[in-house]
Amino acid sequence: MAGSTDAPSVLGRAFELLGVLERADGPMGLSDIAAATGIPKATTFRLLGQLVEQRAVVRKGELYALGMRLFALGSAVGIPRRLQDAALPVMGELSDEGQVVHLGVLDAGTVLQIQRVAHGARESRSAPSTRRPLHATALGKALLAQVPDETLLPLLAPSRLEALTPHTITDPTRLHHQVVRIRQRGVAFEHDEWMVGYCALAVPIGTLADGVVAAISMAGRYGRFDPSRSVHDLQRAAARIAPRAGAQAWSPEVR
Amino acid sequence: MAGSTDAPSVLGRAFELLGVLERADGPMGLSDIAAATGIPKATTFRLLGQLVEQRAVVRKGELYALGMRLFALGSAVGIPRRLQDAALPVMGELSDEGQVVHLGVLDAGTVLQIQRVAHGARESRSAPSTRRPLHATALGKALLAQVPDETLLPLLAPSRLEALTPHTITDPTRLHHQVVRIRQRGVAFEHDEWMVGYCALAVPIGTLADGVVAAISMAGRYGRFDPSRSVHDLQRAAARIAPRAGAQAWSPEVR
DNA sequence: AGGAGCGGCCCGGTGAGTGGAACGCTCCCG
DNA sequence: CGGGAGCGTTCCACTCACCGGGCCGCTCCT
Repeated sequence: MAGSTDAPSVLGRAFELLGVLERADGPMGLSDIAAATGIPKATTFRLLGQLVEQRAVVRKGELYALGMRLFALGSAVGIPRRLQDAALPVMGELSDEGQVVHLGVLDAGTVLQIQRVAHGARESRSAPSTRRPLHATALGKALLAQVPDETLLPLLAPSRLEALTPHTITDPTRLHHQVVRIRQRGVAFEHDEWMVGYCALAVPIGTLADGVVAAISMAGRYGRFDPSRSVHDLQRAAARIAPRAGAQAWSPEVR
Repeated sequence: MAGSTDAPSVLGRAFELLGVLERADGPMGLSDIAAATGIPKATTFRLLGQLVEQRAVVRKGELYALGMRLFALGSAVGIPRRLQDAALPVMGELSDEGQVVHLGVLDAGTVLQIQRVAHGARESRSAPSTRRPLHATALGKALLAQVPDETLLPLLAPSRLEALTPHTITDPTRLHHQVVRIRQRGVAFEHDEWMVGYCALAVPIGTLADGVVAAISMAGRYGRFDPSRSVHDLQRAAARIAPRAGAQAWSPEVR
C-alpha cells in the first residue's frame, strides 16, 4: 500500500519489480506488476523492457517472469557458495533414511533454504532454496536465536506469526521465551508447527562474513525420526561447518 | 575495451557492474570495478552504493561482492527450478561410485552447471552452478548441438577455443564436425579435453519454455568409468527429464 | 619526504527517465 | 451484435535525478 521507499531511483524500482516477480508463484502480466508495485504502467512497461534486455526477466507472450541472468548472478554469490561447499559433505554424513537435512540462512524476514540433503542424498524431491516462515520451523527458530533483540522483536510481530497448523506458535511472548531457551541450549525444536506429522530440530551455525546468519536442521516424520537423539550430532556438524564457511561460530549465551 | 552497449541506462550499467563482480573470483575494490566497466569512478561509486542498499551487492570494508539479494532472486527463477525438480531424481539414479552427473544449460556463451550429483549423491565436493567452457566439455558440446548454425558459429570463433589441456579441440572446423555428428547421434563425448585423466559423455535434453537449452552429462576418471557403456542410460534419462521440465524434447536430426 | 594509488564526495548542467493521456486490441457481457 | 472494461503499447513535453570532472584526505609503498 504505497509508502515504502519513496526514492524513485531507477534501481530501486527495478528491484521492486523483481521482488514482485520473486514473490509471485508464476508469471505475471504487466498491469498486475504495475498494481503490485504502485509504479505507473508506462514506467513499469519500460523498466520491464530494459530488464528483459538484460535477461533478468523473461517474457513469454504477455507474461513476465524472472530470467536466467538472475540465476547466473545468484549462483555466483560468494556467501552461500562457501557455505554450501562447507556444509555439503557434513550434511551428507548426517542424512539418513527417513530424515532430511536442511541448510538455511536468515533473509528478508524468512528462512531461505540453501541446501537440502535427503535420504542419504539419493532423493531430493524438491529443489532447495525455498522460503519458509521463521516462526514455524526449527531452522527459523535457530536463526532467530542468533540475532540481537532489536532485530528479533520486529520479526515476532503478531502479524508475522501466521498459524500454519493448529500447533503453530502464534504468541510473540511464548516464541520469545523459546528463543531465549534456544540461545541458552543451542538447539531449537519444532513439533507439528509447520506441517502436522513432522518434527524437526535445528542448531545455529553462526554469523558469516557479512552478517548473514546460518543454521542447520534435521526433520522427519514422527516414528521414523526422533529429534532428541540427534542433538549432539547436529551440534557437532554445525561446529564443523562454521570454520570452513568462514563464519564466526555461534556459541551459547553464558550468563 | 569500451564499445559495448553505448546505452548509458542506469539499469544497463548496474548489470555491467554486477557482471564484473560475477566474473571476478573474489571481492573487488572500487577502482578495479570502475576500470573494468569503463564507468567513471564517481558514478560507479554511487551505483554500487545503491546496489548495496538493495543488498544486491555487499560491502566488506572497501571491497564489493555480490550480495544475498541476488542469491534469493536467483533461487526464485522458474526455469532452472523446474529443470532441477525434474532432473534430480533421475540424476540420483544415474549416479554411481566413480562418476559424476551434471545438469547444465547454455548461458552467455558458457555451460552453466545447474546441478551436480556425485557418488550416489553422498559426496558433492564443489557446489553446483559454476561455468565451464562450451568447447572443452561433453556437456558444452551437447548444448552446442542444440542451437542453430547462426548461433553456433560465433561460439566457435577461434578466440573462444582456449586450449585447457593438450587435448582440447581448438580447431573450429573440427569442432563443428563433432557438433554435426552429435546432432545425428544424440551423444557427445569428451576425452582429456577439459582435464587430463577424465572423460565424459553428454546428451541433449531439449529446449525449455523460453529458449534455454539443457543437457545432462556423466564424467569420471578413465578406468573407473567407461563413457560408451552409459550412452543408452543417459539418453533414457534425458528423455525422462524433458517432458517433466516442460521442455520441447530434443530429437536427433534426420536427413 | 614524496608520490601514486586508493575510496569518498561535491555541485552545476543536462538529457535520460518520467508518466498522463490516448490508442488499438481482445474479451466478456448485456 | 454493440459497447465497455480490461489489457499491452506508444507518444511526447517536462523536469529532476543522474552525471562525472575535479578535488580531498588517507594509506601504502618507495
